[in-house]
Amino acid sequence: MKIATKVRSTAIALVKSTGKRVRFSGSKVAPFEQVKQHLKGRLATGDWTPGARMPSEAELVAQFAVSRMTVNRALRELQLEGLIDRVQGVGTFAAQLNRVSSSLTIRDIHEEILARGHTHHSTVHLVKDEIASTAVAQRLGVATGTRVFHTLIVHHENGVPLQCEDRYVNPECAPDYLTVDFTQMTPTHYLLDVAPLWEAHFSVQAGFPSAREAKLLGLKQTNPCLIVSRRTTNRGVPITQARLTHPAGRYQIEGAYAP
Amino acid sequence: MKIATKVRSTAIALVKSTGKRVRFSGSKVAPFEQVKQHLKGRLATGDWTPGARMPSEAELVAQFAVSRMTVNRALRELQLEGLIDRVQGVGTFAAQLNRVSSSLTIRDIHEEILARGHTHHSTVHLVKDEIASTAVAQRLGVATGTRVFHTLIVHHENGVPLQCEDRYVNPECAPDYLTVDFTQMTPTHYLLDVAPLWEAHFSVQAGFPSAREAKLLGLKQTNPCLIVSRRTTNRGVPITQARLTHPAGRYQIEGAYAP
DNA sequence: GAAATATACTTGTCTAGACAAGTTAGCGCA
DNA sequence: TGCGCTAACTTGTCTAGACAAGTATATTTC
Repeated sequence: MKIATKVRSTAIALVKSTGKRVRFSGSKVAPFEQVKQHLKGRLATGDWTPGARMPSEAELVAQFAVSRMTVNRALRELQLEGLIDRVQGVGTFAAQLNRVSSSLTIRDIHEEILARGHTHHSTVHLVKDEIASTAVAQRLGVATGTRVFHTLIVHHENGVPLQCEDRYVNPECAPDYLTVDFTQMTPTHYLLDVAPLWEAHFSVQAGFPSAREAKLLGLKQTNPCLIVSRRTTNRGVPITQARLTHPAGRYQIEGAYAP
Repeated sequence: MKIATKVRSTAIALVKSTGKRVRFSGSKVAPFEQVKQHLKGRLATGDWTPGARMPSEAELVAQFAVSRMTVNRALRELQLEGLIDRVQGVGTFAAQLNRVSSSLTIRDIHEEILARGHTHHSTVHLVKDEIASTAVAQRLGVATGTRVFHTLIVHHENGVPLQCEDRYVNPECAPDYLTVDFTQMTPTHYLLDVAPLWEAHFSVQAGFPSAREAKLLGLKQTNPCLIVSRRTTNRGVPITQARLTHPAGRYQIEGAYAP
């Protein structure tokens, strides 16, 4: 598409067949986005208190001189973002916003360290298969006595131990897991390559490290740690279970919420 | 709308003017949802490895015999969910899924305890206004020496102390904050009522409680805690800053990820 | 051969109208 | 009074077609 064509289409932009609205090249934002931003702004200033009735689609169509589909998309997306509640047959209402819902992204530790502009390296302390204990089998969702893979890896940021990764893997999902060189590729990265992740559960808690974890992280056992447990599955089939132990003070999880 | 009308509309549902597709009452799911589920299923089974090219909108239109807008909505929502990548002029591709992005909801402690079917009560240990120290002023984003509100409240689940809430509030956002009966309403709940929340930042870390916190929670100071710091603002104006201290073992943050 | 052009394909968005289906208020009738 | 019906309004969804704009490839031109 040439420049000449571009100029024509945006400068003239008068369509004969339909009486279509002119769209200047200066106004870059799409109409549905304009409606969204307008409503967001009024919500932020408190124009509608939580639960208050907001304009109907028909009213917004008249106000913005756009089609109903455009208004509908704006409202649908605001609903997805949790800013408004919509009830068929009743109307649109400002959401209660009574839960501070924050989106937390737990990234691969390798990525996270690199994103901070620091260097990452791992030391591998255990790579073997073993018979799952009752506790492990239960957390992995397999029968007791099943053969599972087990790795124990410490991740360092700029040479300082940051995370002790104690991981069990279902061999059926990653048969070649034990042959991977984990000094070159994190288990998370490898597993995402070979097994499509589908569901993940995690919990974050404070606690003491085990004797082994304390030794690997260079801590006393009385030093508190931030412990993340994560279990991932694919359509109900467990893939892996990991316990990630981080020394308090060296690591914290951060997040933000902005609608 | 009556039952008779309902039967007519779903059973006959043949529109003369347009050759519109018949929609039986049995197939309840909307077409765009069917397309979504079909693609989700194939993504979950690994039909498309990360980065692989997926069918174009035109191909899906032909395959499902729906309009392009319907296919477009399905694909757009999958993109919002992070399952696919779309590039204008190029095509649609299976997403890398290389970050385990989990959504974490930090709820009002009162709601959270009630949701577990337990009882909640608070003890108020401090409600006053004071001159902000440098540290507090910085975290609240106001000038040092500004007058701020300060509350210290312990929340109990079934009589057991669960959270120590040390909170500073910008008086301009909630002038009547100090008059609230916090045994009846949590600060979070009150603040969400009087000041529209717009942005929130938080961090989660492990650490030791302060001497006062330890005393209020019935702990020794050597007992680790899960500490959540949260700062909320509205269009850059700080509303409140809170430090929420939870005894390790009594409290953990949980979350799940399911596309 | 290299640069400019044309074409074909892709996604992004909007429109006007239609039908579906849920809610609510008012009206008429027994 | 109380019940049932209707009308009006709401959101939910789909369609067919159009234009816009980004990308890649083939083709032409110099």
